Amino acid sequence: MKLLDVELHKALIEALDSAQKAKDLPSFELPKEVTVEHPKDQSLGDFATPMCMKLAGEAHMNPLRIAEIVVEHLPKIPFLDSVEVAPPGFINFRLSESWLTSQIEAILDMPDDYGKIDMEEGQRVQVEYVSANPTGPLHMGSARNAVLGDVLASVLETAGYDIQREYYVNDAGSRMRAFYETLYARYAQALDQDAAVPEDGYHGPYMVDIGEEIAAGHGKRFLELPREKALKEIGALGLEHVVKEAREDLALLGIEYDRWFSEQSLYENGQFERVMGILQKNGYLYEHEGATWLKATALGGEKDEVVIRSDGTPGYFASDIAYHYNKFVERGFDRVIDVWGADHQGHVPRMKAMMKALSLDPSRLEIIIYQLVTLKRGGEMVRLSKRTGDIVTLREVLDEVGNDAMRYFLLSRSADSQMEFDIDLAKERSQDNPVYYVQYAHARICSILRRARDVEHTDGDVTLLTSEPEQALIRQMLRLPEVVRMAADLLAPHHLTYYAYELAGAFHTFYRDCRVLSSDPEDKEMTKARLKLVRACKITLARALEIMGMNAPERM
RNA sequence: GCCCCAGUAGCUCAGUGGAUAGAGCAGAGGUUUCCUAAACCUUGAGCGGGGGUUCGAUUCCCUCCUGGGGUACCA
Repeated sequence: MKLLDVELHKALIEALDSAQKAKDLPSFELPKEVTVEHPKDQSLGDFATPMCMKLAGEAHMNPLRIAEIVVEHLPKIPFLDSVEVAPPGFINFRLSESWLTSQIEAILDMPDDYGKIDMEEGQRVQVEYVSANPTGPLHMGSARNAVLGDVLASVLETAGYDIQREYYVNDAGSRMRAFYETLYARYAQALDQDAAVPEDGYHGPYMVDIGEEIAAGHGKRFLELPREKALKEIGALGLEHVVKEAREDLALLGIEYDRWFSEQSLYENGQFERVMGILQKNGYLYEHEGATWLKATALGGEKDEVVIRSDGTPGYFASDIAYHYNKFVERGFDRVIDVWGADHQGHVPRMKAMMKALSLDPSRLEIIIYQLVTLKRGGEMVRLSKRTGDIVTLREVLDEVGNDAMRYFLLSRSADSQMEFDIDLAKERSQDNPVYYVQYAHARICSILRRARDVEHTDGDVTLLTSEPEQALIRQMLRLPEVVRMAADLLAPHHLTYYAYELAGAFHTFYRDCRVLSSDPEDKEMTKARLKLVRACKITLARALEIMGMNAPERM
């Protein structure tokens, strides 16, 4: 589907060019970007550009006069009804009623694809999200990451990118060692052995459960093995358990990944060494106090970074370097988007430095930092920590609040703003969630369509739909592709929630003012036309909900 | 100290340098012989403070204040 503002943009540039060639405007460099927006006050028109005010300085002319000249040179634009100049120099565009109503048919022709656009067709983009350490159940902190990443991936897919969804399993490194040791202790305790959970281990009760599960399944077998060997085997079981649970929790949230990527796998087949070799060759590694460092300061980083510790083990940054080399070079993604919590914000500069060290364009790696969710329970702040075991799991909240409400709530704020999640309030009030307002509109339409099952309306005449609520509804429906583009451009999927809400609002208003089904034979034509309208509206609502990963219920 | 994010209505939050800054919730009042009242309609109040850039600033820059996060050979 064509985006109207893009068409207008093109037409405006053409008009400027033509006016200059005709010497109606003095010569100055044509702007590359022209703002085309919806005026706040809809009575002014459907689109507007303040372009002429910007050009006034360069052209040494009154903006109003420039606007008049531009309008004279504007090519014929088929979907427009009028083009007006307004002080102090706006150009306002109004869509034609017949074009507007004709779009209903266009939407009806693409029930599964409405909203799709072709921003960068075929560009391969990876979205990596959640990637929580596999040392325990997913908690509410990861829920925001999950929803943000998942909807962002859908938005980009809808915008025409070739998307891969990935979960990075941090199954290597020192935190895993602490996890394994904790699990070993819990396993031994389950068999009445004396064992202590290490100080920096994981003290949550879920570790007791996994320990018991392993004891029940494998008996004393691991106690008889040498400690290192037992740790390795128990660790593998624990890891499998935790990853399986994460997979199940995310599936309940409606998230399916294309790939679960193991950190450990980076250390197989010489991959890691190859990447280190490149850094070495590029001259960005040096030894200091027994450790190997990356010269990040030479690449715009804030300070140099340890890659391999003085005990010879690679740090997590080392994995990240190898991992991103794998993404860009071995798997060939054009762009990679990582979704991280604000507690990782300090890593961004070193990641950019790493890209440069690998001779990769840093702009190909985009890192979305979302502000942390602060959890409250009964008005009290809850601090989350897997190490101390004080966690609110994603699962427990999801079970109470439900998928759609959870997604809507977590999605409806921009990533940059902190959000407060009062668990008790969310459970209590989940039926007040705006998502139900949107779904209710869909269910209402389904109800109308059920009753109208036998009404043949393929010949409905959409040009009859000229009343204010009808036109307003169509205008809202037509915004979906624009919203997809904006959300994709800004990597800001929260716009979808507001859009869906406004669309539902336009429907509810229409529903009050315009009766669809009527037994009066005189209203027959209007009924047929409105049935088309509500079917197209149903498609639009369902598509918006689908992109957000929410259900579009037939009944409520 | 330094770095990142935020400060918009009583509360939770939208707001791509443009025209009169918007929703929801909470408060007040109203709407159902008729397609789902999980709906609709009416109603008050606001851009943290101070500078600057601009024809125009909630939006960009500087500074101060407040809140959150970061600042490890943890991840």
